[in-house]
Amino acid sequence: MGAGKTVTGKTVASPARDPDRKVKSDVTRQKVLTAAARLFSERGFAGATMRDIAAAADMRAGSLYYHFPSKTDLIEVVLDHGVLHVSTAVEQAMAALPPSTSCRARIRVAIAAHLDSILQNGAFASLSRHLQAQVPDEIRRRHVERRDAYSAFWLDLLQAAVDAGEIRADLDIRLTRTFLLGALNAALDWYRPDGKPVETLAEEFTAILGEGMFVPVPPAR
Amino acid sequence: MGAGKTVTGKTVASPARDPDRKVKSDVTRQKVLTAAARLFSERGFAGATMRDIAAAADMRAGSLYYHFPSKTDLIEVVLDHGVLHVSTAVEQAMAALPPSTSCRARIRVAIAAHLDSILQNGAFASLSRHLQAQVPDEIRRRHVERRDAYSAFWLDLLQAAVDAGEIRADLDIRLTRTFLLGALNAALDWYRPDGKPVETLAEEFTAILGEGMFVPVPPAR
DNA sequence: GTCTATAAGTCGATAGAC
DNA sequence: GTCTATCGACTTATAGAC
Repeated sequence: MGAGKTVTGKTVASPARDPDRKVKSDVTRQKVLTAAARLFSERGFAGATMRDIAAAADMRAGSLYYHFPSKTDLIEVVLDHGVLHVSTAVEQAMAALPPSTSCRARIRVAIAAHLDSILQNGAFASLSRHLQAQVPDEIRRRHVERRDAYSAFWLDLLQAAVDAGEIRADLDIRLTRTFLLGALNAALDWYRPDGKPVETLAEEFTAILGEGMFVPVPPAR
Repeated sequence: MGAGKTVTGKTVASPARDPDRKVKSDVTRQKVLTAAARLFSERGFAGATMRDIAAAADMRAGSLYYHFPSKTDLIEVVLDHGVLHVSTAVEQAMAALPPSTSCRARIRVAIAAHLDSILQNGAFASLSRHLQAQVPDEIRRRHVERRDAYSAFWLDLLQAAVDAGEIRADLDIRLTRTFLLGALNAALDWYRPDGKPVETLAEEFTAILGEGMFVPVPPAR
């Protein structure tokens, strides 16, 4: 697993020989990223200091600059790590489905995968929501591009369902997509691990979104 | 209008005499609050400096301390101003409905009022979502209490609909409430004034949430 | 790779003139 | 009520020892 994985930021040439080379550096790097994700999401971009982040990763502030050239570069990597994790998880869940799977079922699976991924990786995922606006302009611009790519996947998924006649054709699917993702991501703000398991949550979300909360009234005939 | 309105924070005794007294101070105070809301939501709590906020209100940093004892006090007022505005707007919209109004219609109206209020007051409203986590512990604790009070209104509204048989009884209404508010508040992240008018948005949101996005399948009979 | 020490700048907040 | 001037603490980032 992950033997030749490309970590955002540094471009690693090839993992060909020496299976254990430069692993030590990557372990530290990952520890810094995890600490940074937590502190950025708790205190904001300006509020989380390099000293805080270093301390949370058992280091001193100066040492961070061996791994990341600046605070700005650090948060860009953390930010992208978040969307990358979610989109990868959802893509894999979709790829595992048999080709004959209905659009309804695909949407159910995508909701569950998205929810599972963001809740399991809370700090990284919530960054994009909570302090996307706080980072320098260029960082934000690039991040939004990467986010939009994932968002496009959902639009395709919903459009396919409309074409298959499984979603009501009178809906604005762009709006539906935004509404759906907004509702799912909001779970980051309130979900606590001691509550319902994520699978249950995904089922109930799909039920509300799919069938609606009102009791159906038969079209007066 | 608003002659005797109670501004959060300072307790104003009575507006009895002198209709123009101490109005000058309140105008400045309001200008500071508006500037602070915008900058806090753009840059976070730590990222928006007192110098920035003062400049946006055409003042110098030192002058802010005549109106607010500290940066912490300032953001608490801004934060509360946000939820107060929304809950007031929704309460008024509900109060204007005839007593015979169905639960469905009440929910529709509440959604429209909530959406209208947060979108018209974006900077104030988004604070609670985006940097609630960045403020000192005690400020956050107090703010969450005020937020919960508004949230309780929605639970009552949904519960009444269940009792009236207008919402499917198999739903977890606490979860439904959270889901609904999450989806509505997410509009703060993407809504642009040049898009659909808020009324249209509210109708489509209610349609998705109320009737669901899937085309109904008749229960195989 | 990580440390210490420090440069150069900014922060919140206060004091006192006007 | 708003200003200027300033204090002390804290910030990102760098330099060089180990």
